[in-house]
Amino acid sequence: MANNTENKEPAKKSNFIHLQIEKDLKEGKNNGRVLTRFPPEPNGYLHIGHAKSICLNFGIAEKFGGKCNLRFDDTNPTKEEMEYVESIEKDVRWLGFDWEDRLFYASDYFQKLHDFAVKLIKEGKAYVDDQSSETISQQKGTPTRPGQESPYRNRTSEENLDLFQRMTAGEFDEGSRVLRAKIDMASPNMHMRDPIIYRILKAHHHRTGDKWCVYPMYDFAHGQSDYWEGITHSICTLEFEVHRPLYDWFIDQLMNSDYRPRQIEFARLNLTYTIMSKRRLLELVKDGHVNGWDDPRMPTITGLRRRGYTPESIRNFSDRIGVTKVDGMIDVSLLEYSVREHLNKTAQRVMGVLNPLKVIITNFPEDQDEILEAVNNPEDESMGKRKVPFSREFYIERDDFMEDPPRKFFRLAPGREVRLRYAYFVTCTDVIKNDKGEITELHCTYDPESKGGNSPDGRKVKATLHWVSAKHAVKSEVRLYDRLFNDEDPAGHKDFDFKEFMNQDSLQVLPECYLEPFVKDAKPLDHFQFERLGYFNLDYDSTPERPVFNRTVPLRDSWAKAQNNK
RNA sequence: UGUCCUGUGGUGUAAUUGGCAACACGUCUGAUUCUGGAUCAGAAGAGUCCAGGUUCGAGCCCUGGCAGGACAACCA
Repeated sequence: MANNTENKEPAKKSNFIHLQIEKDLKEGKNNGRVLTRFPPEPNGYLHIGHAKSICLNFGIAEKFGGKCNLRFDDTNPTKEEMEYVESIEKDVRWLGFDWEDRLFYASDYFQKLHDFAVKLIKEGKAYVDDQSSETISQQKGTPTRPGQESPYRNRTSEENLDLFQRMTAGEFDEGSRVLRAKIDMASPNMHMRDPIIYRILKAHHHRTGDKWCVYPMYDFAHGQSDYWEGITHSICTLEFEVHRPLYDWFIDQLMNSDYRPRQIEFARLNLTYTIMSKRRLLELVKDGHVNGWDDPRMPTITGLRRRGYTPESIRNFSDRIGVTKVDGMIDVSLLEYSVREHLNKTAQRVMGVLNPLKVIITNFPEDQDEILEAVNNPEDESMGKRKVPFSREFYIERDDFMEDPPRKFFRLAPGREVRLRYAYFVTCTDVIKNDKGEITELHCTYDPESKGGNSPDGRKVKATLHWVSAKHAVKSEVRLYDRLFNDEDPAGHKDFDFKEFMNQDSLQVLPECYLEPFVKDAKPLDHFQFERLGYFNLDYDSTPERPVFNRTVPLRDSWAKAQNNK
């Protein structure tokens, strides 16, 4: 019986943000409405850290009967591109979330933002500063020392208005002037020291084209976008915590009812042996250290998808790691556990030999083929069975044979009998070597009585080996991936560039692997378990003549672990 | 010598208005098995950063320390 409840996702774990929202709801805030948003900047591909945020924001909407918007934070045309917009939409959908008709862009609000800036100017709360960025930066002071006021701080609103209109009209060069909010140059919070809210950028914007010469800064665009969309809970990462007073300051200037969006910060995801900054990921892509954003070694959503991760496994992972304000580091093995868990229940089993060693059964009829029956997934009977061809010559894994086996090695060895999965018991009789003493072939005998994998006399064998009939084998390329970095925290070393910790052996290509014929019908991204080895999926690079498989993650292997611990 | 945030087993998270620190991953046993997988059963592992205080009772409250992180882009 198939157990349909097994694939159901467990109830979402609660977290401190849920608690705060419950409290807000109880207090009757925002008329009981809950609206969140996922606000990526389209300047790179989404990664597993974004997945955490996506699951959090859409998860909150789901839990509290609200909605979640997708909003592109596209206020910097020099870094943003349509390619990224498209990839982000695709990735969010693939993860299983739907923003319905609520797709927004900060650029939707450029006019309103500009109007708002004009309002601040008229109220004497914003001014045009003609100084260079260096000067402004110097006047800003340091975290421990207050800043100084700009000489342009007290211009009349008429003059400010005129200057800002001319900035908008493109009269001035980039960098020559900015619009600043007039708050407090002595504030202990750096972000309140007259933050820049508009800068001149004569760049082509992916949506508004050449319409604008001035663009709002993040702080000036984000909260206001939240406000205009009616966002109730604006969830962002810890580094924006110090921005919150500024977020609130702008909202204060805007508010005209009881409604107010609230910013709540949580700790971004850090994974061991992984980098999670778009800047660094871009560097890996641009400098060719990986083969693009969707390289299966990348922690990007597109990379994980290509690697063979499933949306369910990523969602489960997100739920398992929880949400807090503690800046921690999650072990990648937890991510791997999550895919294994899902794929174990869902992946089609198949046999494949990665490092082939030929075996000939000397007492098996020369031209005889047999068709054996194999279970598609022992965890899910409803997936049925399949036929697997068997013949006199086949391949086994080189690792499954040892000429001089140590005590705890259960697999094939001279004179030893093992089971070929779903096939026969075989006993190794001869080891054939070449001039160099390398093993090239094994001779075995088989017990015809053990067809299917069990001997009528009830005798036991200690190992079951996977195999692929030589004449029926589908020759494939298999790509094995290892972690991209050797260091737990590659970006955490002040004196070393993260690239110095790159694992030179993170990609291993095996050009000659043999798989059972069943895989011939596979489509890109189809998941398989190669029995006893791991989970694999078909790569986009496959051709009908030459399938290419990626190893998503190996199976847990207590034998290999015992060897490593020696 | 500022502001803000954080500090619970190896890792990540829990702990109703204070009530003998729970769960997951990992680790280690054992059972079972035609995947050395999966599954099942069990064990070890923290006394909650430190020091005081309030209380019958504190991981939760108070005081003072200590440690770590964020903030000085015309990035987000």
